[in-house]
Amino acid sequence: MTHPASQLRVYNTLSKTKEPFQPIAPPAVGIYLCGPTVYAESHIGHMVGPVIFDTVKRYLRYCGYDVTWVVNITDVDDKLINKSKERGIPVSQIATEMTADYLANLRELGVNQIDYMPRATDHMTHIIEFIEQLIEKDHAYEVDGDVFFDVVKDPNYGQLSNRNLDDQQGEGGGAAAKKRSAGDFALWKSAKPGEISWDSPWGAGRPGWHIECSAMSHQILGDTFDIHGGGLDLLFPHHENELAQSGCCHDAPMVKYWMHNGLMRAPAKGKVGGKSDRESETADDIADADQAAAGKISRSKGDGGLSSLIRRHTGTRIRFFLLRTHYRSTIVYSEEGLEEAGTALDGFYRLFDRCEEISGRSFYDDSDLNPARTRSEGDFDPGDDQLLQQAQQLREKFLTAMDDDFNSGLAISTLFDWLRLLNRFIDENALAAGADVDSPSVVSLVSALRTLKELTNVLGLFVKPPIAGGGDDDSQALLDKTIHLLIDLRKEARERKDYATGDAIRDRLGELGVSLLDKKEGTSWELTS
RNA sequence: GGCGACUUGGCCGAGUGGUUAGGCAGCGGAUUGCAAAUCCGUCUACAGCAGUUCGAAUCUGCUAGUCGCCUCCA
Repeated sequence: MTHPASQLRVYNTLSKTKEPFQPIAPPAVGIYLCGPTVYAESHIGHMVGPVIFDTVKRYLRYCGYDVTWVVNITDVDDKLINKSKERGIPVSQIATEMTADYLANLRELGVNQIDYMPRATDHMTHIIEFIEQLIEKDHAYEVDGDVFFDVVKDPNYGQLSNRNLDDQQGEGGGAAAKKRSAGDFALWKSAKPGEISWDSPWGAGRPGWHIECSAMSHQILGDTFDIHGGGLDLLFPHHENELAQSGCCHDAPMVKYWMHNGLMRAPAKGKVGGKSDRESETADDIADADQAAAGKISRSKGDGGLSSLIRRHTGTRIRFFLLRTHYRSTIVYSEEGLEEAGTALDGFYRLFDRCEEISGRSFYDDSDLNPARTRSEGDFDPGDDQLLQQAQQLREKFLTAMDDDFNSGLAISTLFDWLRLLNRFIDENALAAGADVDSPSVVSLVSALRTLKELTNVLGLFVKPPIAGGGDDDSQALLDKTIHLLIDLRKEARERKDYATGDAIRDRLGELGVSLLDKKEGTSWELTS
């Protein structure tokens, strides 16, 4: 049997091509993703990378790899220090608050595959050692308590972002006067009076931006690891500098595959949450409203951005919205896009409800369906069962899509084929609530669902049931019983051919945002989104 | 100035040489007491120009437009 994972191809920013994925030491795979600087609440743009790499890890695990995924938390830097002065509270307190916000958002979006979340302030010893080694190897130099990386000493500098230092416009930043050349960047920054600092061989100070990622990824994942991810905006200077530091320090390539995700942008303006807040003549109210919803403007207005977005749209919807676009593409944020994602998801939720009524098994409960956890485990012989033959074909389509550089958008399009296939199967076989669960058609249906569940688990979708409309479990149950009472009354009215009363019940529920779905297996209800 | 990405139908969005992407919206039909849901069918495309080729949305060149990075933004 061929090793299925060998078909996976990954676009490597370093080579600018899709390469066959061959880990350094299979089955182990190490992934490092640049995480947030926790100085403010997250916006939706911060979730793009985590959702993508959560899916990447899920797929690699599914392909049989033993994946370690690291996402760092930058809890000390200039922005945090400025924020601390502004608010008059310690850096550590801001970091703690904003880390909690970040983690809560990740949870809502189903990002739960992270193995390590190292914080820069917990790794000062390793960071300082790293810098010392670079100085010893003559790749770095100290000036008045600051330490800089000497880019000229690294002939490969610029290889990742394809840059020639001579062509750059930058002035070298605030410490330009101390640097040997403008492209040199800080490894260690001396502390100004009153600033948070750590002792070092060069005096009190704090790490530069890039060094923590090099130090922490090295500590957890080693000299060379498999995948380093991040947004395209980090390609230069951040990743270029990490690559240079680590490579020079360990005399080995830092990373085998560099993966960069596209950025999210607001309509008619720059990227969501970006620093370049240039004005656009065409900027209209809609774009402003969208940006507010995306978290950019709301941040300055003090109105919770991402968490209110999640409350409005649910985490699943946002995750689905993000995964429908290829990870290397720009995603244009829009309310309509999110709404549409919700409409699309509703179709799946209805299907899963139908299936549960027929089979008695919940699609959201892994133990009910017991889907395969790995790719090879999921291979099956459909025999002459037509439904399962089609299921197998759809599974192949899905895997082929994911094998091609994690084409989650194409993979999701096959989910709609499942939607149609299973609805049609239920219609054609007239399956209804209370069906004989041992009958051949129900057995086939459950088998097919098991495979579908296996695939949706890879995407991290439909892990939890949809939220019907706030409230705790008790009030949910009461609501459901109350509406079913009305459904029963309507049913009695319709049986007497009193359609006026029946329709009145339906219409008035509709006004409240509750729509009734009459199906062969009975009437159910849902909230109109 | 340097480096890079992008431009697909009303909207979103796959697709690197020939075969239906898909979704949302629309339209027609089946079903329904009427609806909703579901199923079946269906219309709007590849920024422009030139070239390569038997054949290009897909390769090449030019033009136009959009966007990102160029020292600390995921």
